[in-house]
Amino acid sequence: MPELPEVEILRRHLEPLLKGRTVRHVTVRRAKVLGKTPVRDFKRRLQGATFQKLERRGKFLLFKLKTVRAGDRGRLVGHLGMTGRMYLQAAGAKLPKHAVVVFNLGRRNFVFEDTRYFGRLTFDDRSLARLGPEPLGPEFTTAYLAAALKRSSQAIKVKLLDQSLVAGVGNIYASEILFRAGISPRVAANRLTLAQVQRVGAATRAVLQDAIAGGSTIPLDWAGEGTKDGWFYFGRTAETPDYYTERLQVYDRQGQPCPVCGTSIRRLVQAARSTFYCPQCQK
DNA sequence: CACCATGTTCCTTG
DNA sequence: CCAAGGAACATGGT
Repeated sequence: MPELPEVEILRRHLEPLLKGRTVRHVTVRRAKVLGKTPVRDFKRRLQGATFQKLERRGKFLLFKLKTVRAGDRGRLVGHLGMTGRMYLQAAGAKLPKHAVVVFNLGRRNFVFEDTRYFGRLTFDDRSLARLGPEPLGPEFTTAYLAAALKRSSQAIKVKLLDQSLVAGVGNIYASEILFRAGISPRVAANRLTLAQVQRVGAATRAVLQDAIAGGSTIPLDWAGEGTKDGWFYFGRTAETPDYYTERLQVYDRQGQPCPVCGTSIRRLVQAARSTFYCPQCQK
């Protein structure tokens, strides 16, 4: 599921559902996702805690909790990894095969499901310290980006995936951003002109903002049957309008015509990840 | 069986 | 110390 737009959409969806709800009981089915937090500590801090705000930093969700013990400022950090999902379902409903952590909130359960177990739900917040600026925040300026890119000879596509450069861009939107900017994914970061850096910054904001706007129109109900992991990016269901499936211009469209010039979209591998681009539009 | 997949962290090499 | 590249993590789809 998850790059910045998907996490932001999930945050907006979950916050009103969780706010004011108190955790009655915690079930941990895969201790791995707690990271360094021991299961016993995790449960002790969460039992009786009440959800307050839900924030986002890059691809991380930050659950602000009012905990039972005074002075224990609860900040639970969530990350969806590659296949994580979070949703509420009736307390009596059957849990999915890969339910990893379940919070009972009374009549409903808040479920963290993660097929590949790459996700995290933990009180260990050290990952956050390594993040660069929010791409939709005031610190993500052309001046910042130019200075940061100057220090790297890595290909710009690979650099966009570096969470310490900018927090929240993943493999799908990195290709989309460079297509929008009209820049080849192979160009070394430190060889971009200032005008190109400016375009990368503007395209980053535009692509992410558009994705959030598009996804926010869709009702989320992952507890229901018939929804798939690819829902956000590619999915077509009875409820999703056609335009939504057209949102991605180049990702996973190898061999298809470029939506701008008709040239065949190409795939290449960089840092062991697929990149998609139009060889005509992106020089 | 082979290859691919929305992510992060750790280890090695230079 | 840093940058860069690759493997590991784990499961499922095609």
